[in-house]
Amino acid sequence: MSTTHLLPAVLPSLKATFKRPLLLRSPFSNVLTKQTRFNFQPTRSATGGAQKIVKKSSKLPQEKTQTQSVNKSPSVQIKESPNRDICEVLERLAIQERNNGQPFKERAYQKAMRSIVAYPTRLNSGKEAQTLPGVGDKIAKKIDQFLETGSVEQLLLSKSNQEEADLINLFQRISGIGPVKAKSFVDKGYKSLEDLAKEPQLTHHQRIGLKYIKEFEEKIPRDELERLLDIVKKATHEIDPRYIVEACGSFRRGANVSNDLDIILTHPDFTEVMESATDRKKVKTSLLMQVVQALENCGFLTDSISKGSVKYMGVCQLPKNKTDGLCTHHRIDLRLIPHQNYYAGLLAWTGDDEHNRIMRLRAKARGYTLSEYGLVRKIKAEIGEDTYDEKIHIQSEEDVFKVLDMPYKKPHERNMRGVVKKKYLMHEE
DNA sequence: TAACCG
DNA sequence: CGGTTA
Ligand SMILES: [Mn+2]
Ligand SMILES: [Mn+2]
Repeated sequence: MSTTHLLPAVLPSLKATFKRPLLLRSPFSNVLTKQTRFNFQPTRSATGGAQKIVKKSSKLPQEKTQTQSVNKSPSVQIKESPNRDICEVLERLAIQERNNGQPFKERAYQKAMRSIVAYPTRLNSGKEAQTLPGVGDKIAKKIDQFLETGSVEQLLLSKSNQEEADLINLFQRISGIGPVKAKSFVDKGYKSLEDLAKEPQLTHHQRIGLKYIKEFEEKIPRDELERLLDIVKKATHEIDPRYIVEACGSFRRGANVSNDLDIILTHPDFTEVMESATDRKKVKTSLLMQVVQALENCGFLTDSISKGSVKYMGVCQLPKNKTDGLCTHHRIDLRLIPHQNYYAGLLAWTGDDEHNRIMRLRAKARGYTLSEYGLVRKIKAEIGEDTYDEKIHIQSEEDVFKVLDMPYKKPHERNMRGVVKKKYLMHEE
């Protein structure tokens, strides 16, 4: 029967899923504003390809590979067999089990298939097939089901396995949804973004992520970042010119386009050695929040994802433009760093993440801990079991490289992601 | 804990 | 890797 459409290629099917939610008339037209309509670029693979799926694939090895792994089966002389259709069904079942990580079941189907291929006459039942080596109870049942209904339930379901994987990937493109929540939402039965928007348990972060799923995937040209940065700097210095405001992230690494805007702030009043803890807390809290408030008031910040005393995550937008109207919403992160840790903060927030990991691993191997709060040496006390923290004074980014005995790298040389090997750490003691 | 930041 | 936020 219709054993024909053996495994639709994975790529087109992904495309289809991503496109589907486009302009689906939903009861959400009031919730979903015009720019918010869920339509998608058909899964970009562009340079850096740093979108949700890819982005998080630093952990996951990326779900694909099903396309290639799928057809290495020992298709013998199926063509000649009077039971060709049955064999094809068994082959597909074998492939499905392999894709499910069930190598023993895969083998069982392959073995059964081989003996059926060798069988000279048409099989009329599963029972008849069971006389052959490698065909047991379970497989006989599948054959019966196929002969009676023209299909096997398990195979029909496997199609929806693929669709489930696509949905999980789609949901993971929403900021605030990771692998765990994506799976749980799919398990709950959500089938589209419009659907998911109804989930009452969505966090505020996830709602923002859903609202801007398309805009957040848009690359930001460097000159737009420059204008956004200018607004932040002006607003901040209007509050207090003693703020230091610097853009970090990929912008500081010289990228022509970025995914978001990362800014670190510091202020001479925010240091670790301040009179009272309560005083420090007050200053710490207000120093960042004052800036956030000003930027909210002028309409620059349109949504907030999280507001802490030292880290703000939100959404920003250039003011309405005469020529092309409303501008795209972008993610923005503000980070307040204690004044004396400014260079460690700059280093950490310039990244990239891989470069940070490398430096931190190196620091650790040499008995230090490196973070945005500085370089700290763990020293064991000569007598007890105690350890002291010796804070290394850092006057520049270069100081950190020096202490760790690494060659200095300018920001634009710190792009380690996607670099194949890099003999940087090489061997460690 | 999950997700996020570099 | 080492950190913040909810
Ligand atoms: Mn960034
Ligand atoms: Mn960021």
